[in-house]
Amino acid sequence: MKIRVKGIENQGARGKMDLNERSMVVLKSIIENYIKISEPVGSRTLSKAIGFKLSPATIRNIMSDLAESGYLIQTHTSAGRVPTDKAYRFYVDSISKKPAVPEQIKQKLSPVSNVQGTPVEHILSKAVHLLAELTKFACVVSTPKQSVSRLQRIELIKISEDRILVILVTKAGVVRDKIIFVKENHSQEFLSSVTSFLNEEFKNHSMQEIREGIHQSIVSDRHRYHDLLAHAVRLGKKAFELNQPGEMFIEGQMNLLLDSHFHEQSSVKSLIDAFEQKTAIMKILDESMKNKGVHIHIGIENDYEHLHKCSLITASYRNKQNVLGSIGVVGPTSMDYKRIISTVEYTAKMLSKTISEQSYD
Amino acid sequence: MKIRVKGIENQGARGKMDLNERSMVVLKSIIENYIKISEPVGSRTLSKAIGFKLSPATIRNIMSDLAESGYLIQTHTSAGRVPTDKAYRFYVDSISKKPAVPEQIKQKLSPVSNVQGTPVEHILSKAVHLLAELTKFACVVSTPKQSVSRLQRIELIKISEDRILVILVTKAGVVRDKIIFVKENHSQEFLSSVTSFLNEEFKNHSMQEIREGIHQSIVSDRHRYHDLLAHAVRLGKKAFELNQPGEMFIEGQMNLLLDSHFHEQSSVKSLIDAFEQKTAIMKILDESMKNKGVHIHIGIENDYEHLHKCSLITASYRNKQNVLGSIGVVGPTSMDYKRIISTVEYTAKMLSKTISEQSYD
DNA sequence: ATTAGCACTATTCATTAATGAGTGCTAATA
DNA sequence: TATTAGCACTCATTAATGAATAGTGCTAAT
Repeated sequence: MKIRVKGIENQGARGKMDLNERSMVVLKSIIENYIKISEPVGSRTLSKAIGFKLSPATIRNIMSDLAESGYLIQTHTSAGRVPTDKAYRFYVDSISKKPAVPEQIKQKLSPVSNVQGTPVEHILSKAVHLLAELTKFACVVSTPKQSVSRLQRIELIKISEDRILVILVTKAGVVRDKIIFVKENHSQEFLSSVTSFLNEEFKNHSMQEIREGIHQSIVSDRHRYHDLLAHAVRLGKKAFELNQPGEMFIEGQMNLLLDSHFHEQSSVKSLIDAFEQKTAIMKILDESMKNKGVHIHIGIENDYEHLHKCSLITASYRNKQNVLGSIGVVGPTSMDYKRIISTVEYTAKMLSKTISEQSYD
Repeated sequence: MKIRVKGIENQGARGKMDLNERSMVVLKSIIENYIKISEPVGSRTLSKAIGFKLSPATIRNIMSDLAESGYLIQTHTSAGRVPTDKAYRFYVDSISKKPAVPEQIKQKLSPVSNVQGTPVEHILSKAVHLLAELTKFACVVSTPKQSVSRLQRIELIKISEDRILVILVTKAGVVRDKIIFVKENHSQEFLSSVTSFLNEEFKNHSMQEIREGIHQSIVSDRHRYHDLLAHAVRLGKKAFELNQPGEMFIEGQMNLLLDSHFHEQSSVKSLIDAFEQKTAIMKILDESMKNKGVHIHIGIENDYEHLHKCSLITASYRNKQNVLGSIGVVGPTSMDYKRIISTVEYTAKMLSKTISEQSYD
């Protein structure tokens, strides 16, 4: 064992875990280099990168320490060092000021706000498409959660003798349609009364509330709507039943193949699986709705094993009232975090803005 | 030049172009072998495959002829032979009786009919997902063309002072929504009159007809609806404006990566492009709506260069009244045509059945 | 504390040789 | 006359070898 500054001393209040100032500089430099070049970085290269302020030999010592603390690994004895997930976590946490979003990116994302008046799904798919184009990774976006959004309007339209078209418009501007089958042949007039009753009763309530409270609410009003009662309960229940398990749009999966990291490793298959059964990614998106800001999941931090070689950057989008869903990027752990983070954040912001403008709050 | 049966003689009425009976058997066998094994097939292998009825030497002669006629190629001098696109075309054309769809496949596709009552888009996405799972290739489906489908019902719903939600329900059971912005603050009552006017006037007309004829039709009726006229024209025009450029769902792109053919070649990049700018595939799907039955595009037959290494198998789906869209498989030229063709055909049939049942004709 | 120098290690790349699958041609055969 | 056996030849694939290279770790000098 050598006697060497292990970084545990001399770090002060600002210190990052067990790293001293100099180690941190070196580590960041390694990470940035690796992100750019995608190849193990050696002491000589690094010495050059930081302007020869430290000799390769010194850097080797530091690197050795960093490797010992789990920030770097070597693929083999005589190879340069590669950052670990722990290193990326450190790096991401150490980003204090996010870089401004380049004008170029802003411009490329501007079409998102040009699709107003179209269904929310279109806006989402436009956004996720552009995000994939910009980041060159796979991107995902979850459609607005039905349960949290509040009712703006419901319509019941008679389609045929035994079918009624239910249209739910939420405050978020999302329109959901659904056909329900009924045994009785209701007249359109009757449906209209049920419609206006349901609207009066439930406007501004969240879908969840409505589903939970529909029976009580109607029953308590029984004196006013006695003839409607039985049917309204029945229709209402059916109409508000959750039928959408929560969808997700994916774009740019293929981009990942061009990325050298996935190409060489056999992790391609893992990714295929991950996208195949979307549940894992969906879960991460859902999770991301719980807190504000950008969320970052680096490699092994992901619960789902197939995502261990990936990082996910997600951010939620919302209207004025509610968080609706989230949008994110799935890429290699060695992605350019600064750029991706700010791009995702900006995209989410644009999305929120556009959707808010056509919300009804 | 050898004096050898070139197959031009001795073929009779049933003959396939310049091939005699025996060459055809050999060719088919080569193709089927290659489809299964994905490796150049040599004379020895083939002799075995057809039960040693012909010696390797004889087969070599035949193969040589087939190569000369453009049905086979060699990747290099001492390699086995590989079928060309011309060979696949011959093979496909020579399939007389399609194999029955295996029970197993029928069963796996049965969920398609279990999603009745959900929006058509859900049915489509379910179908394309299952098809991808079954075929292990990339699958696509186009959403129903708006223009050909006929109006079942239109609803105008006042959402806010300057916004009206337009809902179009087509006979096919497709629901489209769209928000239009207006300057005047119309009352809901007024909208209701416009609504019932538009419904009366245009029910059962195709969207195309409506868009083309909306002005004339209303003008000719001016005496009855003079007060509605100006606004109805305005609203109607906006409402029926085509806003959907025709969408397409894609599933299982990743499957193609696992296929040995795409893995080895650098054609991956081509495919990425093909799926990126979906227009080419969309065009093929559109084309496929014009005629009944299964359509097959083999490799170089595709106009779009990026698809030269692929074959597409497509079939249209419909309701009782109209052809609505098509569904298809994108795979390597060496796919198992018999299986894929019958699977696509069956899927399209299921789709048609399910959608017809919730159409309003 | 830093660095220069050197021995050491592992990858990568090009070269070579051995192997094997498959063909084409020719001569023998049924 | 059509088929087949036999053989020389070609080319891809594989493994083995060695040179070049990039990088480390350690030690001794600064």
